[in-house]
Amino acid sequence: MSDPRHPPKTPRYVEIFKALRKDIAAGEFAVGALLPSEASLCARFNVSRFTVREALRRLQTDGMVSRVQGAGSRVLRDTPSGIFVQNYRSVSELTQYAAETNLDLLKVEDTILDEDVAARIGQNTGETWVLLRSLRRTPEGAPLACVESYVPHRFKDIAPDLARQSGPIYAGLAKAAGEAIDRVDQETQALPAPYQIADALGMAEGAPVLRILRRYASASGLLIASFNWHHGGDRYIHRTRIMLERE
Amino acid sequence: MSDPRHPPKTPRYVEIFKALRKDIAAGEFAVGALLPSEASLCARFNVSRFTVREALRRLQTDGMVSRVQGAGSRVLRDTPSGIFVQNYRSVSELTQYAAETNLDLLKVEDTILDEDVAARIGQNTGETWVLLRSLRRTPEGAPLACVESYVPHRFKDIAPDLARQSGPIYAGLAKAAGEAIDRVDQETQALPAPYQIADALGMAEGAPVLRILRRYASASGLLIASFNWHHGGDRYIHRTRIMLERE
DNA sequence: TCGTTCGATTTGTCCAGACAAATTTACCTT
DNA sequence: AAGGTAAATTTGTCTGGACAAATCGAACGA
Repeated sequence: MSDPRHPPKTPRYVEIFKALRKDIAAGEFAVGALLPSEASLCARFNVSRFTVREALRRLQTDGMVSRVQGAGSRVLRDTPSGIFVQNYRSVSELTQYAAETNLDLLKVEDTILDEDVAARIGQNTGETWVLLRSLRRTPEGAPLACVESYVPHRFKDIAPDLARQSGPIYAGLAKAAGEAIDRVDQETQALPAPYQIADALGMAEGAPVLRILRRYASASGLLIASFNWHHGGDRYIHRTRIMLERE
Repeated sequence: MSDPRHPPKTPRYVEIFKALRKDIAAGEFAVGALLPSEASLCARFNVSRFTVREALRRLQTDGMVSRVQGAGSRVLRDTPSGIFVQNYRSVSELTQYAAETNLDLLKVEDTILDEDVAARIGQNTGETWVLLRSLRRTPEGAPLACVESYVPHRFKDIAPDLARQSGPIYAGLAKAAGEAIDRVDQETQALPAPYQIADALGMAEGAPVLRILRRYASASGLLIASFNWHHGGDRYIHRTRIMLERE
């Protein structure tokens, strides 16, 4: 998207945010200790208070710093806090989420729909689809979720775009649905974790997980079905199977 | 905590945030439409751009508005977006969370520890504790979680304070632990939902849920054990059983 | 010893302005 | 009609300043 010869300039407050995060991780500012005051950080980085506060706000959002009026900013953790698990209730939400995060492509491969999945989402068993496995990150690089997307094989040539951008296909979907799509039903099952899921979540194979199937529909029929696998811990898998109706 | 004769002044940007949210909910600004530009909002509310941007930032955080440089602010939803589910990995995090949210007391009653719970958290079966059921909300009023806290009976007289403030007891705990506490272990079980949980979550009794037990310990021994019940949907129950070591 | 008062420190709120960067619109050219 | 360019619009980044509100600690007094 952005011209590699003119890499996007990172804002000053992001640099400061990263510098402070690095200092915290390195033990420069210990957990439980106070950070330097905003004023002294202004002096150290030679920026205005606005810029420092914007950086501190990010540390706070990541759960690494607590800020109390009159008392200062205290280091809570030396790594970003637990992963947020959010449920998306409309394509708009999913689009927004995609627009605000990054996606690193881990794997692209052909796959054959198994019986269970095909039956649940109304496709034919044995169809060849494309599997994209990627890692979704915040703009700051913190891992958010492992995403496995199934795309009809005819869209295979746009896979690299999907990997780099990920926004367009959701945006296209949203536009195709005229934003008039919403969840119609949801189904939860408690299952022992399949080995792929267990591996991605870093848990023992067969440990209990929940699998939630959601079907989103528009006036013209089924548009998206997504599987979310998760346990109660810190990590989370969001498996999205994307289906496009013929236009 | 705050003198009722001098109610805490709400910041201007919160008022503007609420006003805009109300307008959106009322259909004044339709989903999919553009909001007025920051400049015109400044004129309408007679405030600086900083204040308007702070209000818009909140709308964005709630998932109601998308903001794109050069293109304007667009309404994504007319209600706040899905509930966040976050896992707390230290008392500090829980304290931070408690400090940033409000708690409405729904119920206070004596209760007797059942065998299962008592065994897991290392207390005696049959002990009488106090059960507080409350609803945790964001500062803006959006429901976050249903919380059931078990408190030793000798703390019953501070229950009203717990209900209104909720911060102090967590803060006290954190201070007692010298901030040097962290999670030591976690255990997940898949269970059919007990009727109280099913009722609170609005699901069928016996539907699959996960129950996660976390034990937090300090150098001086067990301090907190918490049960989190949840399914994969939008709602979430955080049951915290609080135990205080003799000081 | 305990509680109070007061001042210093620190973050929260808010203003007015400036320029950058991205998008949209209008217009012009072909 | 199509495409490309420039201007207008809109949000992003950032400065410098001001005062308010909350906290903390030291000095003080009962």
